[in-house]
Amino acid sequence: MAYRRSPLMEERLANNRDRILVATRKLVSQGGFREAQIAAVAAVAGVSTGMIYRYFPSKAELFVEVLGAAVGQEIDILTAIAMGSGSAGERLGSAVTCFVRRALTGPNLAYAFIAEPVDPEVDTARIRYRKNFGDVFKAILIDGIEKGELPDQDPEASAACIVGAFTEALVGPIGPTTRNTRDKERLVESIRTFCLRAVGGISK
Amino acid sequence: MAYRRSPLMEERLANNRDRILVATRKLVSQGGFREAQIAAVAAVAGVSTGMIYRYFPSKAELFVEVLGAAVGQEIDILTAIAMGSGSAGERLGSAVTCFVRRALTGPNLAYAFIAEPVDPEVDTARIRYRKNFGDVFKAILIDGIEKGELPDQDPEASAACIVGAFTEALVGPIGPTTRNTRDKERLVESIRTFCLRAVGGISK
DNA sequence: CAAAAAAATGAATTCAAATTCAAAAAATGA
DNA sequence: TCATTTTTTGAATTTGAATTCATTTTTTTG
Repeated sequence: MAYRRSPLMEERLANNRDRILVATRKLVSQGGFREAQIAAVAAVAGVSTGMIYRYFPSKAELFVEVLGAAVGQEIDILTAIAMGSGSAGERLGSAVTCFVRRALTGPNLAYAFIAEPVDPEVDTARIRYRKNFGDVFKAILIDGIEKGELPDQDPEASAACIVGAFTEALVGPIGPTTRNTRDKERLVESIRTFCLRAVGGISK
Repeated sequence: MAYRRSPLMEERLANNRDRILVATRKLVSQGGFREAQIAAVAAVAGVSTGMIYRYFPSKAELFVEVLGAAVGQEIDILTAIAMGSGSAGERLGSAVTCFVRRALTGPNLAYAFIAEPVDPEVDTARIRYRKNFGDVFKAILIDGIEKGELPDQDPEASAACIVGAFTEALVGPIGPTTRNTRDKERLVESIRTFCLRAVGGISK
């Protein structure tokens, strides 16, 4: 018996894993998945390329985990809004507004999530994560329909439509262009109104 | 002076080009861009791989042309509806319905257009084509707003939202799953209602 | 028909980035 | 300290499909 992982080592391992994740996220948010090549990730994380394969079975899985963490954070925020107080319409409006604003703030990460070409394995995960977003909206819709605040509709389809709507409306704007605050807020408001009306949350 | 293209040769060349395009389209509609590898396209078209490079500078440009042709056809159909008679709401509803129905009929081509991972060059074209779709809807919206049939709104943003909405609502359904007609029509109706309400084209 | 030009072929090459793995370095416990 | 095991390294390998190009075939015209 000549070797047993010490707590110190244990910590270092966890640290390495984390450094790799952080480095990947940083690169993705700067230049998309495109720029987050294994060699680049290794360089930023300060480890060798081989190291990365000690912690992640493949680049795709690394990406999926990074995407998942980023998405998880957003979902948490949206879920808090969804379960908060206010009418279904109000909560829906807040959730959309919140997501769109955040996406416009960190454009590249949003682009990576929404539109960047990726290999099929990552793409499959992306579709799943989009579905997760949809579920948050679906919950609000079901609640609103039950309480009679919203007209009857297929909450599944409407939720998908909402996710698609703000997503697409963001694709152009989240390119490398820098937009001023006024334009951004106008866009946010346009998308919010669109989604609210769409589900019958605005009378007019 | 020892060679001049005869009309017959001219025709054969055009024919080859066309065969390649048709073969590509066929493969894409069967198994997406993924399956439309140069070797496969050549085999289906009954030519050598080298031939393809005589007619198209690269695989990406071949794909862009195929995508463009497919999109062009859809755009023509939608444009006809957009310029037809009826209120803005009616035309919008018809256009959405028409597109969604067609996408559900030729699922793989729709998937390739909407969601399949592709290389950046093709993706750039895809975004441009989506914008073209948006323009059709934008025209209807502007018309409706001018005539007072629709409430004031940013037609650019709303058009993007519409394209995104039906697109996303289709991503799940256009997978390899076979759906029955009733489900399909229900989905079509859900999306139509969503989009119509969204732009204020339905009072309730 | 023969020479010249173009078109077509498909095996060989290319390419770029992911992945591997033999060797080196570091950590552990006796 | 030393033998053993784990961790780390990064240059070399792999991969798999796109692309090329020397060769062959076909077409054209005198």
